Amino acid sequence: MTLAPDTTLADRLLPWYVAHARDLPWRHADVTGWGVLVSEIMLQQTPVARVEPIWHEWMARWPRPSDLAAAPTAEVLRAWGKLGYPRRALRLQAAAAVVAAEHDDVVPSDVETLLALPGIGAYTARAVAAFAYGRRCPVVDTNVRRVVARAVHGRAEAGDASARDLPETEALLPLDDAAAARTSAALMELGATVCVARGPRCADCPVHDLCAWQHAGRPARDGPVKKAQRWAGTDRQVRGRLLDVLRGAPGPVEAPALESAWLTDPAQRARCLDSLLVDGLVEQLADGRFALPGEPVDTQATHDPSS
DNA sequence: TAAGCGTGGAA
DNA sequence: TTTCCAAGCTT
Repeated sequence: MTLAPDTTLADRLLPWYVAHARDLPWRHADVTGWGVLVSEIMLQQTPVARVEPIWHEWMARWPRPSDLAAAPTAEVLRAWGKLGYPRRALRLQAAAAVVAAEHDDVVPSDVETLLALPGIGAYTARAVAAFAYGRRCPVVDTNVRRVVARAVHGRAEAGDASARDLPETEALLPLDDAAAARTSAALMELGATVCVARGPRCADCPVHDLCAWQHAGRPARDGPVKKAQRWAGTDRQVRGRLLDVLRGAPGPVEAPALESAWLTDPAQRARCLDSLLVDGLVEQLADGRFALPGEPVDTQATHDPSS
């Protein structure tokens, strides 16, 4: 059969999304803006499978922004667990405090107000506006940039993010708000499950015949080689080790407990501990011990430097 | 603007 | 084993 000349990506994506979208808990109709915001922060650079159980715990424990705002930060960081990038948890708690104090405990629905909250950038603000409140606004993440790079530009991979991403993606959205929001979700879902970075499943793609990359014969990427990210021995690894000690401890710990977490390079350990203090992820008590922020201090005489 | 920031699963 | 990658934000 021949293709109608005015068939759009959205025409194909919407029915595909209805039939194939994953049943993710934060997509359920009864989830509040708060639930969507928590999911979006947790999902930054973090796979869905690891987020799901933690998101459920957070929603049960802190169902409103004011609940999280009132929690001891030490408990927030423990509940964050090993999701990674724990500064996200700090900023999420700070954002919750602003929402509770200035927005009547309701997550804002407009992009500008969302952007003013700590830890919320161009992607997350639009994701909340679209997915929680059905706004028509382009939602551009790594998945969407890859889908657009392939389907629209015929390139194997997206380049660096640019100011053109937003208007370019908006041009793909239907005029109707609800349909546009759903199209944004569908673009992301396609990139996450079909039009993936490695081994795209083009045979299952609903826009296969509209895809510029297909028409071009699926050319390989061209451009400069991207430098691999190292891990072993980095400050990130050391910070992770230090924080893991504090998360696992019931309360404040002595300095040697942290020193044993990284014996390779004492100077590096000291530098990383200092950076954690600066970031507000760790506190030092008056008696010299270290703790997660807001950790209740034991009043028992379990620690007496004079003895 | 580019670098820094966690973690772990899959290729 | 190593490398790549996953719904980014901040400075």
